[in-house]
Amino acid sequence: MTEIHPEDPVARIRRFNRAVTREVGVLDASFLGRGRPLGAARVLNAIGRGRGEVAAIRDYLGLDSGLMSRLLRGLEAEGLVETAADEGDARRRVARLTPAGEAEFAAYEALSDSQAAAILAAHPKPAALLAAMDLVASALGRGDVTLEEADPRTPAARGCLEAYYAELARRFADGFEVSLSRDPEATDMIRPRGLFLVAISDGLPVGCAGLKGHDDLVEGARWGEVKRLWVSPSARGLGLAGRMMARIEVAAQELGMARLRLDTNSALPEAVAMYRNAGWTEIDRFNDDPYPDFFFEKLL
Amino acid sequence: MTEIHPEDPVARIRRFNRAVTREVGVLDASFLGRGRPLGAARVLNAIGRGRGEVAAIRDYLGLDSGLMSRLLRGLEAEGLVETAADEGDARRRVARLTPAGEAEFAAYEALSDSQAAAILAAHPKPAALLAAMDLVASALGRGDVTLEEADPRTPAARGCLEAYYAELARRFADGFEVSLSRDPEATDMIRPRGLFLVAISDGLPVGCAGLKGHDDLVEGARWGEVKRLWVSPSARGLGLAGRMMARIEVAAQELGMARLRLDTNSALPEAVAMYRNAGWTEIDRFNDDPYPDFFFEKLL
DNA sequence: GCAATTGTCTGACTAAAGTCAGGCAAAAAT
DNA sequence: ATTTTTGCCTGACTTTAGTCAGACAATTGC
Repeated sequence: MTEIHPEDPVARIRRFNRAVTREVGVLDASFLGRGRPLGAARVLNAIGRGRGEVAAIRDYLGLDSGLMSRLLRGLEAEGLVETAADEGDARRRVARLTPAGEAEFAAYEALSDSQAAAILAAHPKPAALLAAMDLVASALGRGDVTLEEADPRTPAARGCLEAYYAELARRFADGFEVSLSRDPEATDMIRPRGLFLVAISDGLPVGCAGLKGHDDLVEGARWGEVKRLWVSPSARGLGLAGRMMARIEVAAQELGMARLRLDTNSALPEAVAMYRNAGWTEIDRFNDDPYPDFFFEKLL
Repeated sequence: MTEIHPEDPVARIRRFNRAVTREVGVLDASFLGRGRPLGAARVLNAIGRGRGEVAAIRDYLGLDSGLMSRLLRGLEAEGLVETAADEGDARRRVARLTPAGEAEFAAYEALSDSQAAAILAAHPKPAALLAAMDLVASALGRGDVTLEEADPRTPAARGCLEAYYAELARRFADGFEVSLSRDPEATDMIRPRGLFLVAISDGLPVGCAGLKGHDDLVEGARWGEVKRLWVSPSARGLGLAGRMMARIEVAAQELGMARLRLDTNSALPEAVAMYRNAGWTEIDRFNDDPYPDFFFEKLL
């Protein structure tokens, strides 16, 4: 067996790849063990996971249209799937699970869950394992983070906000308590008044940013405030903050805002540096929130 | 797309699996792109990686003996591999790469290396990524850690020892300097005087332990000292320390020792706790090393 | 209204992977 | 010395995955 010197990072990655390659067979053994070939199982799972349009499945799984058609036919013959023409465009077909298909999908899900739970239960430090998996997954799936508008009261948004508050509490010398801060009303961060973005990487929320609309005018024009900009540690360095800010700037213009402002704190030096680099100028305090000590503005 | 609540660890693992499943195809694309089917490429790589016996390859890759035979024959026809009967048991066959096979194997290795390097280069925090990959790989490949006897001067052993010294320097309030400590002679930790173990997980050294033989007798019998017991952070909690200690105890008996001793430090509470739980009893100081403040003994 | 395009399906392939039943020689057991 | 077992090989399969050319209907562009 070749030996890997600890100082050789390339070799370490390759070791990781080998471990994962071998293990993924086991991890995805849920796809096997139910007497169905991998291809059919993958299609069944894609449908169960909410992908209905045949074209979307084909694209997601990277299948040829002929093969796709045949796999679908096989699942139909088994009575697990029904297809119907898309209303609106009868060339497209939409697949749906039958009750038997739902049951089969649930069986795959249960298998997969129990395997994941077994790995977790066997590990002495599940939290560290999860954090490491998140980081690796984010690094591997780097391009796949999507930004979605969401109500800040949805679970995904709340999860991000709570992680954000927890991080502030950790990093501010005197802690952080939301109720003492100027916490924006959710409705101020929903169109048409504002906006709330959640960054999603393969289903997991990994960041958020809010745009709060204000009613008063500054120099005769509407303005907005950037709030709750946060990126999960597992997804830092991928340029997510920049992407979210860009989306917010575009949206702010759509909403008729001429000016953006934000406040932040010197205990978050990477944030301060980012604002400076992104064309924000430091201004005087514009609110009475007790926590911030840096104030920025950007004209659109 | 299903949303994953951050508090649901099972869902997070499954997300990781998906990310990895999809990516592993890419990671192992080195196996493709050279005009050879996956099966043949895997066999070629297994041989290049030092697995010679046909049975061992078959076992490692999980192949049927008929299929294995055919793949081997294909590689022979390409002039990449030669097989010969095992000396000693002419039923077994041993495969070896020809020079052309070596070149082909090297090409796979280079492809794989450059892909790994590209991932690394694209990541903002390579060290964190590597640590996370190590941890995940150790968790997934948990059963696969092998203990090997090694000369403490080999690179794998030196890597572990340096990591061990660095950790002591970090954890002792006043640092740690090997030259001030009672550093055993390498020959005292080699049979027949002693023993040095390195724990290897898929090629990466993840732990070590030494048994130093002493010449003086205690109560009329030979004794040994356990030194340099260390487990990499990425592999902690897998019970490796216990496995290494068990191996050392067996070896100590083989070497005619009736008693084991060791010293440690209260700055390493998990080590102290482990010794207590493993049947060691605290004794008085038995050496003049400046660093330890706890001394243990175990009768065999 | 007609041609071009799009989305799916079918038939006719190929390549790869895997299974199974023996065959044969070497080694081990009796 | 014989039987049995072991390790590998071969031939004759099957299944899965994947490709390609064309058929066909619905839709879009002009």
